[in-house]
Amino acid sequence: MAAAREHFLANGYVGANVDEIAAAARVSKRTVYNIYGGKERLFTELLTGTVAIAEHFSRDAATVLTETHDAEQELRGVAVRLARTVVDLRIVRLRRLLIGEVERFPQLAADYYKHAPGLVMDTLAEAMRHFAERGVLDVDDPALAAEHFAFLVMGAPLDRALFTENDQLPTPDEVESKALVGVEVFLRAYRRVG
Amino acid sequence: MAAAREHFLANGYVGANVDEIAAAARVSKRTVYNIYGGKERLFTELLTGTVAIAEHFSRDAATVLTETHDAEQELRGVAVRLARTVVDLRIVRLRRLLIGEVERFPQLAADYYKHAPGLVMDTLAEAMRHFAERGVLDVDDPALAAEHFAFLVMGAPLDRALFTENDQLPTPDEVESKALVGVEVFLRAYRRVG
DNA sequence: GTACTTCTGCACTGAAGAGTGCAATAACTC
DNA sequence: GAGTTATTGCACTCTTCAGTGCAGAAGTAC
Repeated sequence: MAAAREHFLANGYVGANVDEIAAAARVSKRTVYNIYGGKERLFTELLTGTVAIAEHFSRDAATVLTETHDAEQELRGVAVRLARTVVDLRIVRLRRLLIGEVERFPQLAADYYKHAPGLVMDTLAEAMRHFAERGVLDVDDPALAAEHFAFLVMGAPLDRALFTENDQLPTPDEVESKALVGVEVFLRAYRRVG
Repeated sequence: MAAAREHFLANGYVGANVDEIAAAARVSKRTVYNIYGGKERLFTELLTGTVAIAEHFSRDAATVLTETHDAEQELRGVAVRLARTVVDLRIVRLRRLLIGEVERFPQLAADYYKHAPGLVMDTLAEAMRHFAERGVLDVDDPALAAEHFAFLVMGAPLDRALFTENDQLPTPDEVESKALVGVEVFLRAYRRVG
């Protein structure tokens, strides 16, 4: 239910109001209860579904073509996609909601973390391993290199966006250009020399 | 009021309950209203004070002795202090609360971000500038180098901690050792060569 | 059409919880 | 002690809100 998403994202679990959600969905409150059984079930089912969407999003963003001829250019491409993802308002608000409800719904936050950022990290780690094998990068620990790549590229805006009002988020362009600088720093540290 | 802090941190603004806060503080609810005037004022005054504490915390964590003989060792020291800060439960919970309430209290989140992480970044940027002047590091943009340092050192645990149940946070030791690896990566990218 | 299921409107309950009024009490000041 | 101020207990109002019951309307199947 898209109406529920908006209300939960805006007001949190306790602050959201089932009457308003039903009204926004132009459905009777009774129907909401017939279908979902209660506020908590509505919340968890909604979030589970939304996490699945975020998972697809992450899969797209983190895809790395490891067989490309120009690994460095490929990394720049991933960086740009990650940069755009990280200031996507839908993602930012989902993250805020899950973080705010960690103590009430720890399982939801854990699922999200495993399936969305976790997927990005796994994909990147796999790419790091490939590039190391091909002699492009000098990587000991692919998982750690993936973290370094990801946080050089999007760490600062990722963190900042969580604390920033929706209408003052950085623009994708700003984040992209910082992300590309991040890639260069990553390559300075990890490029195979000699 | 320490009792209010615990309740707001655990339940969020809407979820916290003034009767319970008063009871926990062993004070009558009437006194709470006499002193603070209302739930919202209690919340904002509490958070403002807590942000000030976080600011001191950040100041300590990010202090860099720029005149030391061994800049690299100094950076490792800062990294360890930042690593400890980032998984400090008080800080993590404060961040979660502010993030969860961004849409309701954007000003509080903005103040926190400016005074705590912002202070860390400013301090680090200043240090980067010094080390660049002394020819230790090769830094174009001190602020950006500071971001890269900070997120290489603590980016991953900073993000992860937000989504992790309180009793499953990474231990300071784990974070410290990752932080030290992060410093080495930073130095590989930024160390002045030749 | 008829039978069956689903949805709706709406009134309702019950509980939680913010905030108030006030008289009694305690604590502090001198 | 007298006077002043802060604190308390408690009953109370008012609002919000999750969740229910039910009878009727609307849709679906055949």
